[in-house]
Amino acid sequence: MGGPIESTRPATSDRAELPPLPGAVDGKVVLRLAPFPNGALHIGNARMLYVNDEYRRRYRGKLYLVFDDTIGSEEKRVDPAIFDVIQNDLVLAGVPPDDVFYKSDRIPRFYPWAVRVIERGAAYVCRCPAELLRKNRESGTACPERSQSLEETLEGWEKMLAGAFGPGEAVLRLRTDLADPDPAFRDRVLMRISDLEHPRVGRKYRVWPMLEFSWAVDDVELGLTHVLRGKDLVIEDRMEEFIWKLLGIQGPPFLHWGLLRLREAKIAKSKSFKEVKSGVYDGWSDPRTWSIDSLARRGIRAEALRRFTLSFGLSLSDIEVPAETLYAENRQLIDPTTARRAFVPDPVLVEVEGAPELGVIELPNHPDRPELGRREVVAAPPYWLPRAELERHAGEEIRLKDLLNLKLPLERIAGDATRLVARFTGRENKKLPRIQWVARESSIPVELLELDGSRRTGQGEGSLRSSAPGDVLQFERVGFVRLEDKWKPGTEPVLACFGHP
RNA sequence: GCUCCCGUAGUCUAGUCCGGCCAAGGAUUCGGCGCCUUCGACGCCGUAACCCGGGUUCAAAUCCCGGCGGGAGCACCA
Repeated sequence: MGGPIESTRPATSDRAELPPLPGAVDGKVVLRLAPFPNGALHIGNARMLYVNDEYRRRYRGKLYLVFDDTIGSEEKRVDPAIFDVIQNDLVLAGVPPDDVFYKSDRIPRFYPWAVRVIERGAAYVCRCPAELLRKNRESGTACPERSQSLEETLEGWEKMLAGAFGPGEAVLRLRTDLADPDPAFRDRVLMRISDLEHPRVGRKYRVWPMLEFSWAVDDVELGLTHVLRGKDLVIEDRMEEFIWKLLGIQGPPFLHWGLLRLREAKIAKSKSFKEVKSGVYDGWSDPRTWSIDSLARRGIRAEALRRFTLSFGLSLSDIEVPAETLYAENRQLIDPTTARRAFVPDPVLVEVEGAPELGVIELPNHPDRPELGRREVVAAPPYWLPRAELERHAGEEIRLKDLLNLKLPLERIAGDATRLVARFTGRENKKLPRIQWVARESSIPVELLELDGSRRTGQGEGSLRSSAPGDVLQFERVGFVRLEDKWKPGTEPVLACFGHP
């Protein structure tokens, strides 16, 4: 007896597991999400969300949302409306944070740290124009300020805080090594001066930390045990570690993953931002943004996004995945419980000569799941049929799915034709092209929002009248759709958003 | 140009740290068949990969060297 020894190979039929977190202690893990608040979360942020959340679950730890809302730049401004949008996105994504922090609330905390770094003799106040600073960095040239004494630096720092310098006139720089092989790492800026108005704290502060420095501080102050982030931020690791070493601090370890892009969604957040603001897009939930919100609108479940994202593990390769992979994940989740309905896009009215009276028939809600029940459908000509199919099968015999066969006239359908007469050929279930149909008698207009933002109009079966906003359905031979939240039952047309094939 | 990272089938991934059970597993896609009523699901079958060249070794996807290819960073942005 006993099971055969199949193979010692790891059972990879199950979903790939993320590797264990180094040094993680159950119940003690503290992680963070740090999106820049300039746009809704989108598919590119999903990896950050679910990898962090997965570890939080596994180790029963904490996950903080930390808004990286330092002052930014002219080009990269914080959008105050986005704070709520992001929090809402996290709820939609099924990744609620345990606590929320704003960097802009923490600015004074960075000042003493700056002093600590200065007192180690590892920083100086540089008054070079940005241009020159960059040039010197590239060539590895030291500017005169680099050799200033500790006292001079402290004095300069105090002057920065006191407002003696205008924006761009002075920065606090870390003294790394001008000969560092990585030019990007030479004497990076820690703190700078900005007069821009911050949406949350206004002009309360003039001296702002750079991202890396703020994290060197907050990853310690917030008690993070592990920092998980995209590998585009690896230089931040070095910076943080450099500062910790300088101050004799043991900081959390870093883990990374590569860039994840959806082939269909190469859009930049900034572009979406523009289109959302200008009203070209229908808000952040416009399918063209590929935001988390827009995916929810399309009936793509958070669980599908989670599985999709985690399937890539912590791989460091930069990848580009077709959306079809995400759709497959979602289909697996929703197909077994999703009711089928008829929807005829770009419909043409077709009379059927010699058709028997059928009245009202019953059809199953799902072809393989009788437990999902049945619905009543009126089966009486004339029928709405999809124009594209009528054109493709002109002169041929076709079958109205689940109903009857008919022969289409040979004539070509004029572009604006609205009526056609076909001939009944029988009810026998023959192997014929099958198309969806809706009897005019009980049809209801439907407007389907497509992924490119366009709207397709058509006729849906009468049973849609008893559907509710938020329902996910399959329009047979069209795809999975979700009825729009803004649709009010009892009104026409029914509003639906296309999900995926 | 400099720095770092990556390179397994069409796509993604497991395996690479600790060489042999990997003539390479899974998912998805694609093709065929079935389920006689979907361009969906399900079932079966099939196609298909270790970037290249050297080296070490009885043995290399796995270790070493050298190429090539791809990505990211080189902001007083995040």
